[in-house]
Amino acid sequence: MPTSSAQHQHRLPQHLLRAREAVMAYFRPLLNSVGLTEQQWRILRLLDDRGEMEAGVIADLACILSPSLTGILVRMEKAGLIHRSRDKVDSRRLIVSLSKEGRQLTREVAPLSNACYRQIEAHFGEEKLELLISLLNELEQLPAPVALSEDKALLTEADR
Amino acid sequence: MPTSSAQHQHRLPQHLLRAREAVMAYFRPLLNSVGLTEQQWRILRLLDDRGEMEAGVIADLACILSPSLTGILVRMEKAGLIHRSRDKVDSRRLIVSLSKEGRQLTREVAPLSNACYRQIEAHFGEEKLELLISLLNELEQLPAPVALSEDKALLTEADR
DNA sequence: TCAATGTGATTAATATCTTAACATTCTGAG
DNA sequence: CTCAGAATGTTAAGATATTAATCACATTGA
Repeated sequence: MPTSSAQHQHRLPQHLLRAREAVMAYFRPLLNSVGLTEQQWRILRLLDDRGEMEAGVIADLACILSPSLTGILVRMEKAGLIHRSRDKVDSRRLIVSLSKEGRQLTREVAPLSNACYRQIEAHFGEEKLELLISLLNELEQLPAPVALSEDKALLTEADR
Repeated sequence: MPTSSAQHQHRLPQHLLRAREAVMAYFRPLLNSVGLTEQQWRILRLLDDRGEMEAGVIADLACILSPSLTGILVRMEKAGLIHRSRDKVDSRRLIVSLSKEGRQLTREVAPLSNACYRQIEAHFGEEKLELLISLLNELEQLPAPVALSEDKALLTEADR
C-alpha cells in the first residue's frame, strides 16, 4: 500500500492541469463559436495589445514552442487574420502583425471573453482570484531546474 | 490604447499554463530519461496508487480525453507497461492494469519524481505551495459554465 | 421481445506538442 | 575578410488534443 501522504503532495502539475481545464470550459464554447483555437486567440490578443512583434516573442509570451508556432502562423495568415513578413535588417526574424480582419475579430470577441472571465470571477471570488494569480506569478519565476545527472544526491530518505 | 487594467486580469488561463510549464521543467528531464511521456506517467501513478481501473476513470482522473487515451493505452501495452482487457460483465468497459514491468518502472521513477517535487517545494515554500494547491482545488470545482447562447446578457458595460 | 435510447470506447480529421535535426542568416574573433 | 559559432525559423516524426461521427454493447420501456 503506497504512502498516501507523500502521494498527495505530488499533484501540483495535475492540479494546474485540472484547474486550467475547469477554466477553459468557460472560454472554449466562445472560441469554438468563432472558429478560433486557444492558441490563435492568445496570439490575437497579444498582437492587439502590443502591436506587431517577432515570432520568437510571441512564442515566449504565448507559451508556444517555435515548431508549433510556425504552423499556427501559416494557418492564421491563410485565414486572413495576420500578416507575416521578414525583418528588413535581419532577415532571420519573422515579423507578425494583425490584419484588419484579425483586429476586427479580436475586438468583437474580447468583450465576450471578458464576460466569461467575469463569470469565473463571480463564482470564485475576486480577492481569492487575485491571490491565486499572484501565487501563479511567483511559481512562474521558478529557477531552471538543476540538471538531473549533475546531482543525483537529491534523493531524500522520505522519498524512498 | 487598450484598457490595460482589464487586460491584466484576463490571464488566468495563461498563468495556469505558464506556471505548469515552469513546474514541468523540473519533471521533464526525468521522464525523458526513462522514455515516458507526461501522460503515460500520470497513468502509471494512478494505476500504482489505486490498482486496476476502467479507461473512463483514467480519462477523468488523468485529464485525458478518451480519443487520446485510446492511443496512449495501445502504445503503453505495446511497451509492456500495462494490460488491457474487457470487463466480463459489460464488455464495453475496458479494464486497465499495471504489468509487472510497469509496476517496477513506476516504483523506480517515483522517488526521483518526488525529489523533483522537493526541489520545487524548497524554492517556493511549503506553506505557499499548500495554499496554492488548495486554491487550485477550489478552482477545479467551478460549476459548468452556462451555455453561451442561453444568456447573452452577461455582457457588462465594463467589458465593452 | 424488440425498438428506442444510452453508454463506453474507438475512428477520423485536423491542430498542436515535443524532441531532434536542418537551413539561413548574423556576428564576432582572429 | 573570413570562418566558426550563435541566433532564428523551419522540417520531420511521433505523440497527444479536440471535435464529430461511429461502432458495439447495455438498458429501458412499450
